[in-house]
Amino acid sequence: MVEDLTERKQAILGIVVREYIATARPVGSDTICQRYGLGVSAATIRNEFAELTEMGYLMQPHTSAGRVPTAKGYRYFVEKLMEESDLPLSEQLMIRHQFHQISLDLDQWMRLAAAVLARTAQSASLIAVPQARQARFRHVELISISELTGLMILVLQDSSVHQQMMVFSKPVAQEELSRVSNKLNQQFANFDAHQAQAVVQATTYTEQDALEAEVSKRIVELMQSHEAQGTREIYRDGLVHILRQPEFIEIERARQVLQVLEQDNTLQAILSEAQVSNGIQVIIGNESKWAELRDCSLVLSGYGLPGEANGVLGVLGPMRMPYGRAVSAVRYVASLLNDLLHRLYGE
Amino acid sequence: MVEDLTERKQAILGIVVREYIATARPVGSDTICQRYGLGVSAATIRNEFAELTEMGYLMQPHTSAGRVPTAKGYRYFVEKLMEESDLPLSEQLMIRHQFHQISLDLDQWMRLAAAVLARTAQSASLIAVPQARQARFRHVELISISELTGLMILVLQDSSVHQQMMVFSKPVAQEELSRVSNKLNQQFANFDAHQAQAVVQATTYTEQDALEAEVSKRIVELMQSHEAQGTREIYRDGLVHILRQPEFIEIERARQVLQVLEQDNTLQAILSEAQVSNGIQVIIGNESKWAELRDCSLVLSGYGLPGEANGVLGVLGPMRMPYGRAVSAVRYVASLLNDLLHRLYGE
DNA sequence: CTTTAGCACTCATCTCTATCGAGTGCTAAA
DNA sequence: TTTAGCACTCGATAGAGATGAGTGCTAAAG
Repeated sequence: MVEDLTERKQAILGIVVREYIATARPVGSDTICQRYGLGVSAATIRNEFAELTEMGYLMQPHTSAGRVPTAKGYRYFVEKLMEESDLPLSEQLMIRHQFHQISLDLDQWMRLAAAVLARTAQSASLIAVPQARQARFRHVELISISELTGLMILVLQDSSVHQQMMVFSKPVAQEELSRVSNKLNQQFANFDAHQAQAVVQATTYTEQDALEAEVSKRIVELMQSHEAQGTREIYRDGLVHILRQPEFIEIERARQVLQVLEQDNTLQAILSEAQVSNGIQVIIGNESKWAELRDCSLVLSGYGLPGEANGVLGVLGPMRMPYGRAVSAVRYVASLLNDLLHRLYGE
Repeated sequence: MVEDLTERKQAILGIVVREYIATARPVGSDTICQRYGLGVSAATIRNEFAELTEMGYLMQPHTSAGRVPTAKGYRYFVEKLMEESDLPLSEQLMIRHQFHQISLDLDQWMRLAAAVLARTAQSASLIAVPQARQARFRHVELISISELTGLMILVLQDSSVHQQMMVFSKPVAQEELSRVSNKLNQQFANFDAHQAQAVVQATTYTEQDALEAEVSKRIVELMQSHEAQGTREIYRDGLVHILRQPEFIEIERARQVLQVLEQDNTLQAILSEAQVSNGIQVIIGNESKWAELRDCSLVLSGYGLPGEANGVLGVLGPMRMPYGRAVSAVRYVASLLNDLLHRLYGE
């Protein structure tokens, strides 16, 4: 997919991309000549421009403007030209320090990670919590709230905690709740959603077992919905950065993007489509199948415990995104979360 | 604070406010004459304009433009002129129906409520979860994740569920965890943060009790932080509506507001300042002490179980907000949540 | 004292025009 | 293949009217 370009074309394309990312205005042949001595004249650059435009790497907004990279141009840049550096060590340390200052709470980690990512990449950040592909029962707890209501807390193997209120048809005491939860804890131990469902279907509940039946049903439902796409919680931050980008001065575009960012389900679909199994994935403009993101780029990475609980995180910004920095930021935060998760859940 | 105005001044002010809210453009004397027959000429209206301007209810953007309500004008409108209607019954039913379709889960309720509020009031919505002023212990559960890690789940009297990971310095079995949690459940039963802390301070833990000591400490910490302001989770929705408002075509303003809306802690401060104990509170423009919201209005309402768990919800939009509709929407959603919460937690 | 017609005045907005200049594409020579 | 030269394009910027909505004031009428 990525052809070969002559050395000089590469150099020129690289300059255009970098310059455009930095200044947000079309890059002219003179600019390149003066600011970057390439040893050739502006006319030569223009000839190259013409060819690069022909080949689809560059485009010009109007007949008499400089050149701007196309999605294909950015793609070539990301693939071949971009120098990938790590985040500066000082920054790494600062971030790591922040993580060690907060308590061992997944929710807090996610918030912090989203904030850090947004700040570091100066764009909107997205994080989908790591989640096992298969739900596996670990523990259930029933807590009496009032005579007629109770709280069910379900913990799955991936340490996700699910809670749900229950309304009873007749008064139920805490002892009864404890009895049922104890029983179910043994019955469902380590079961996946299928197994649990099988048990429920195989059991004939008498009228006395109404509570047990209800709780079992709820557990199976929760496990199934946990396995379904579209239920992962998503953390976001840095939406304001979007509005700072000159490509979004026309409010209408900004609104489109913000709309996507605000809607949980679209975002879930986008993130779960990402093929982030191995390392970082960059999605540039129209490469995405979502029309609303035609002007945007995504830098995504998977993280979590391979095979056990996979999460996705990344940043979203205009196509004119500082890819180098974004990639380093995303990679660092992903590896940091990997560390933290491993320390907690890994053996 | 709210003076009396002559009938005619009231009528004129009302027209200006309504017309400006509807059209977003300054209202001229002719417009009023033609569109609303008041039986007087434009010149008379102009005289009244002049006085209303003098009194601070109206202002003009430029010397030769129509009039626009000031914050004081809106205030008068909200206080005296606005006809408060309930939400149309069909809408009420639709909303209620949506709530009954989802499961009994506070998180889901909050999400839905935020979505409904945003859609109904066509503006950004905010919801702070109901939370007891005093944390009161209800239940703790310790679940082994691996040999060296565990999950602590703490349930408080207001049914809030808090989780935290724990890392042990030496392997701990589930039996030991259960033993400790059982003990603490008895020891802390119904205690508030102070009492729990007192117990912890009064106890001398031997080396064998390291786990118990650690867990107790964590519980006290969690309870204290639960009582502190600034830890309430906030649900938001409809941020895009902000960008639809003509007052925010200049991106810079939109960014300021979005910044506030995105930052949890500022928002928490704003919401917790609101005096929403009894009914609806409308904060108009500069009445708010937050400079960033000088151009915005808030319509807030308290909800929850009085004295037990108080939440705040409301909408945020430009000063030029359809107050009538916003108030009805906020009031309806608040009462709906009250119903739901009562049914669950009330006796 | 209040209302109103009349009128001059203000000022944002729109349109038209001219100018500017960055940047191009092409041609012909090196 | 490279480069100097040059005409050309076209967006951006600025100024000049023209427009018109809306005002404030005055003086007369009710």
